[in-house]
Amino acid sequence: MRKIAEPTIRRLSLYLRFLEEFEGRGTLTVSSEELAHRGATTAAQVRKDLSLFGSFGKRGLGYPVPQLAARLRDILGLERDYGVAVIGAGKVGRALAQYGGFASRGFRVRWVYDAHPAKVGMAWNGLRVRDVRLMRDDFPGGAPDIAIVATPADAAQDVADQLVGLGVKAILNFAPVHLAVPHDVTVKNVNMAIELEALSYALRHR
Amino acid sequence: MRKIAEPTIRRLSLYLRFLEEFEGRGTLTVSSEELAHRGATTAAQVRKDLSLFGSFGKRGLGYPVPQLAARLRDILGLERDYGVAVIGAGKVGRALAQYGGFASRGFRVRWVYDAHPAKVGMAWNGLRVRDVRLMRDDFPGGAPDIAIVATPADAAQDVADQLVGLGVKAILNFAPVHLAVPHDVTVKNVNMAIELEALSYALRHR
DNA sequence: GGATGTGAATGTCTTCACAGCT
DNA sequence: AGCTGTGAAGACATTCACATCC
Repeated sequence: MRKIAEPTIRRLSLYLRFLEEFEGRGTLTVSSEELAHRGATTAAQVRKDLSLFGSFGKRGLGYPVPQLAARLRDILGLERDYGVAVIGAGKVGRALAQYGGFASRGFRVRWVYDAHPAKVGMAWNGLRVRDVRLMRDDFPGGAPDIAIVATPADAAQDVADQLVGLGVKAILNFAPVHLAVPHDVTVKNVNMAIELEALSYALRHR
Repeated sequence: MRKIAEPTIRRLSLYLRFLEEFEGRGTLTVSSEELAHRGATTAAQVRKDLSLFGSFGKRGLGYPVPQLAARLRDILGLERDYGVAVIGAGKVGRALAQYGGFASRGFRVRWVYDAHPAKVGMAWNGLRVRDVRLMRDDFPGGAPDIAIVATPADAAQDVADQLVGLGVKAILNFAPVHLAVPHDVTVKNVNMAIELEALSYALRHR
């Protein structure tokens, strides 16, 4: 079952969201057709994606909603909680720290750091912003599961290096730079500038 | 020169960022090798991407930094300004509206809307939050160039429909749902839940 | 009957490797 | 000599189409 492609993983995450909707409505089975309709893909794609992890559907019937949802949560590793540290208490960091939507899926923001003295000490939703220089000593018993880098571009690589040093293995990067990290560390980038420029390109070429 | 692939566009945006760094430092030429090193790609990829738009480098030398930067800005459509409307004045909408980074690249947030009475009327950086129900009548002289949907999931499709009705052709969607729009409207999605779940998957499968 | 599961075909993107300019 | 530009090869991802099973 090794080596699942990145696009597949991202679709699984989408499927799970739809399944949870169906779950809430008490629907018991769902076809690949229905799952595809609400996502941005095709029935064949849904079946191929799911078949990579085993046969979960019943021919002639569809997929059992609660079982499939549970299986996807298991595959994606969502049955547990993750401790999340946010580095950078600017606009983005603040929105992330205060946003409640992640918590419901097990991503719990437990730490917020910033380098700026004016920010350090502020409390958001009972979460205190700590000096980033203290970060090194804050995790004697193991690093955060996930770190979110929301610093200015010029500080991001530095912060990433420190996180790697702490033993962080997963980074969500909002800074508009490519982070160089060892092979065993996973980085996902969220880069709004790229998205806007891709829109700009699309507007121009029609 | 038709039909450039999406991944290529996104890399062009990255290249441009690096070129602007080099520009700032007064560097006159840059090799595909150097451009690749700072991005997350290879020299061959850089050359292939750039060659899709013509021959801009000099063999044995590299690419002329200012010219290439100008050409990329032109290709991406960044020589002009875009009027941006943000729909949804929650955490994300607020961060977006207040974030100054976009303005420097020509994306100017000029309107912010929300459906919640408590939010309507607030002013952020001199920008007043307006009632989303008034949106329809706010653009007699043409729609915003780009709309950013930062509403809760259950309102997003509704808002998208209205935006399409206004004539908006480019949408950046932060709501965790797939937006159905006509073919001539471009949507880019930013979905932090997917990114986090992809990280979760990576953490679990090592 | 109806929908899955899957090899085979197709399409898309990346990498290779080298001829060709400067 | 050095580095680009590009056809060809290879890897990867999606779609098709149909046998298979409930």
